[in-house]
Amino acid sequence: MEELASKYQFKDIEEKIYAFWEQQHLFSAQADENKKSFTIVIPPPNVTGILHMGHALNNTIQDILIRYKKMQGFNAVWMPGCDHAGIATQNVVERKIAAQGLKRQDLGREKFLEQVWDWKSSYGTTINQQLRRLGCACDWQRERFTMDTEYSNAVLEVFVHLYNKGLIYRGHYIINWCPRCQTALSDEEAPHKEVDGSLYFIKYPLKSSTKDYVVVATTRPETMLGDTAVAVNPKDERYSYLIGNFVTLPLMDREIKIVADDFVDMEFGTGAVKVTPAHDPNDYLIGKRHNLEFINILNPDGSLNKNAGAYAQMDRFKAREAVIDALRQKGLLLRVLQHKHAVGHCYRCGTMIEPYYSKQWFVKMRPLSEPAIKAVKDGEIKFYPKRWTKVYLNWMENIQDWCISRQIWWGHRLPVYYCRDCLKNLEDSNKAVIVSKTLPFKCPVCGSADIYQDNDVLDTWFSSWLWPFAVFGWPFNGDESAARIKQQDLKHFYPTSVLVTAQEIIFFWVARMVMAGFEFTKDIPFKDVYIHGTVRDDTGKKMSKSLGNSIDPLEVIADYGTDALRFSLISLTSMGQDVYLSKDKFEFGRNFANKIWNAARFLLMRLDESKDFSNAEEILKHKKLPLAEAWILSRFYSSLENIDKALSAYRFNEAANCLYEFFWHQFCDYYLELAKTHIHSEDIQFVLYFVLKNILLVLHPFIPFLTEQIWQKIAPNTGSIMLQKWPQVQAQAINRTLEANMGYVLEICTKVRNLRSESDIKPKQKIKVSIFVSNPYQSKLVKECTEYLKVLAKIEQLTLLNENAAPDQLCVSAAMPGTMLFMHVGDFDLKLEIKKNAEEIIKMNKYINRKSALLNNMQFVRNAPFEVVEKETQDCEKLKEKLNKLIQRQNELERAN
RNA sequence: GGGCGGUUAGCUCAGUUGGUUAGAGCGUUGCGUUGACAUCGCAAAGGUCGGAGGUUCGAGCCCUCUACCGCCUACCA
Repeated sequence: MEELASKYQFKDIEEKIYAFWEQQHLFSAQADENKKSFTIVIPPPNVTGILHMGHALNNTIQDILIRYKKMQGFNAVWMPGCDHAGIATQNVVERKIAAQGLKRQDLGREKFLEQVWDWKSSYGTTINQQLRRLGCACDWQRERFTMDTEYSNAVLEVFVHLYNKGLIYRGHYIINWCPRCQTALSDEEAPHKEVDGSLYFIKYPLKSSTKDYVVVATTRPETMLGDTAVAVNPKDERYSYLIGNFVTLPLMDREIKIVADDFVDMEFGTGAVKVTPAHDPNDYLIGKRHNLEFINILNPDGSLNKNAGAYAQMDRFKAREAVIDALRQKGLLLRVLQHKHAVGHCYRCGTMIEPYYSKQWFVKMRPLSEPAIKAVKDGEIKFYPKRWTKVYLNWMENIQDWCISRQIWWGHRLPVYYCRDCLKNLEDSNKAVIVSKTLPFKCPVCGSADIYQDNDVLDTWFSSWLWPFAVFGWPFNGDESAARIKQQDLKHFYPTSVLVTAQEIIFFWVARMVMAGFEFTKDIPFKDVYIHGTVRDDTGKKMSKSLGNSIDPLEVIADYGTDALRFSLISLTSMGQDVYLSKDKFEFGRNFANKIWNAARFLLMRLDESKDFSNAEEILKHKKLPLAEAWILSRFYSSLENIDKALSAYRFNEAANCLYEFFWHQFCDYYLELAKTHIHSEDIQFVLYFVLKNILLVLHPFIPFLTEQIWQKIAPNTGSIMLQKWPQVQAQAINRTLEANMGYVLEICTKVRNLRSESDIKPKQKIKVSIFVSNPYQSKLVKECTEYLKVLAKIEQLTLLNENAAPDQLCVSAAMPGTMLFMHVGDFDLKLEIKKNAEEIIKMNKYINRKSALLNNMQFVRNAPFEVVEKETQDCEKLKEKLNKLIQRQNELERAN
């Protein structure tokens, strides 16, 4: 056989194997009515994205599922693709042209978009290459992009549909405005962050008096320039006499009314609130209720506009200082308190957002949410772990309308047109709106051809929420035969099986997909939602590029190998818990991969090449196997059973740990060592081959590259490991008694080694051992164990004596109840033996006392299930026998001493 | 303010319906290697499961309260 390196060399090999898979089209699937489908759509990474640990975890999980299901015979497909990521991508390209001193406005819309597309085609899909490095079995021939013509068509279709249904509307509202990106954002895109601010108390002089004033408290004093009222609670007796009166707005010398509104909290601040309807969501509502003037004081870039009088053109934060200075000089600033409060920040650039009154497009969400709530409540869609159900429902049940228009260029432009003539002639500008998938020739109202398209584009998530069905070509316009194939695809692969994603996009994406699924396909988009944890650094901070605490998966792949990265990640991820990473944790996976490599290497050297192993399974089925062989097969199948169970419940770490335990500690540590003593026996050869082959199959979804590589060596001419069948649990091969007994033997083995270690007896030095049993009922069991021990004796350099040759031999308590293990006394120091024995007696006494107390507790005996009581009683008896033996032995030893 | 998660060996974490000598990996200590693997083997030491109370014959696992850490959510200016 060929010489293999003693260390697993993963470099270069992984890429070659991936190329082989791709060339063989092993990742692709076609609709086939005779097969059961298993579908995953990838959470489309941003085109600007580069692979980070979150992706690595997310995609490893998906890949495991896809490979597992494929081997199980499902028609499995994993749909890959990228999201155009409107704001994020635009920002990247803006930064790029800024290096040449250009702004997007300098280029104009068309030229700028050309640049974005150029950027996209040269760098945009880097992440797809990186997913290949991760081993992802994506069906790349089905790759989609949210700005593809076909996909864009779906987006427009959806907009028109919802508009016609009355679920999309345009209106003036307070929205979240990012002054840096200069666009509106949805509520989800402006997460609140706690900031240290100040609460300023400002005097607003009463119009009616030169001395009297009302004090208001605010965290954003510059907004006072746009104040159009002061509000107090109608129940607040302190202010009731002022309601309906006027104050003079300082710095602006504007008279503004004092109104009464229930919203005002009497306890907070002074109980009087300045009202800025155009720059605060609550004030907006107060403004509406009291018919106040809406004064916008901000430019889109966050500087103040001409409505701010002397402060026009000043940046908002500069203006804040200037306003405070001016107030202080006028003696109108009463005091300033430190104040922590939560402020929205742009999720793309981190800039503090401004509530901003403007005309935007919205989706009415309430009607869409109803079936989405029902589906989750009825269990049609299940979350793993369950607790996310509540989070989802809570958001869904309190859903707000969704602001979908963005004032950027990169994205799906709204299919909204305006007739200039109608805008001029009609009072209601909404009547001049034409919503159409294509540019209308003429205005349906007045027939004018003077028509222009809305400049805004749609929120990125307005395309992402269609992903699970739009990737299959929905709504099937265009070429008829192509459409038919796509329809078949959708029918076969949709609803998808499981969505694997992170917690932070439940609202952005998961919830909205459910709504879109029902609205446009009348069906759920997926059955299960698996929410994995967030990847954090070892201090608990979320890993992110901006914090500089991220570990680059590609670097880990370079240093440890992809398989190591994947296996380590998966082992660390228990259901939905966050993953704390540091680089050294990847040694775990690397060591395991190396162990697999070396075990395989050993077997490749020792398996008889002249044998035909191809039907090992059949041969073994009909054989009465020696105990150790039967044991390892039993262990294999019971492990497989647990792995299947774990995988079907999305308990990936459990599956991984099962594999690790079986492969390393059962197969390598024990079975291989036992097998070495009879390595040329036919039975053992077949068993070794069989276990290696099958464990490779089970390892494959987790450790795809290494398993493929070994597979090609041990089963040449069978094609890729990806094409093999997942092993079936053979229930008849599982023998729990056998496993338990072998467990005792292995514990006895540990005891022997322990004694050797403590008495400094070299592993190669022969010692004599006998098994002694006091309880005749146990003798059959012991006899069996002696059989095991004979195998063990070979590797442990033991000489087994007759079972009752007890006297002058060292006694050790063994795992099996009622069983004693003796070693020949000549091998040991007598004092050590006495000490050892004494320790054992103490321990035994402790156990017995505990058990006796339990059994003397009548309430236990009365209330506990019969089996439990029975078991405890037996255990106690056995312990007592053992103790007696120990005491007897101790007496003998002491006499001899 | 509301909600959620965590608190188990020196470190990082498992622990599936409560059953009675609580597990793993890393680290530590001792021993070991002329051929599968030092990215290795063998053995050992080390937790009473954040704190308090409760339910139960029995609780790391259920309930209540509490402390600390983290996350999400919210219109207190």
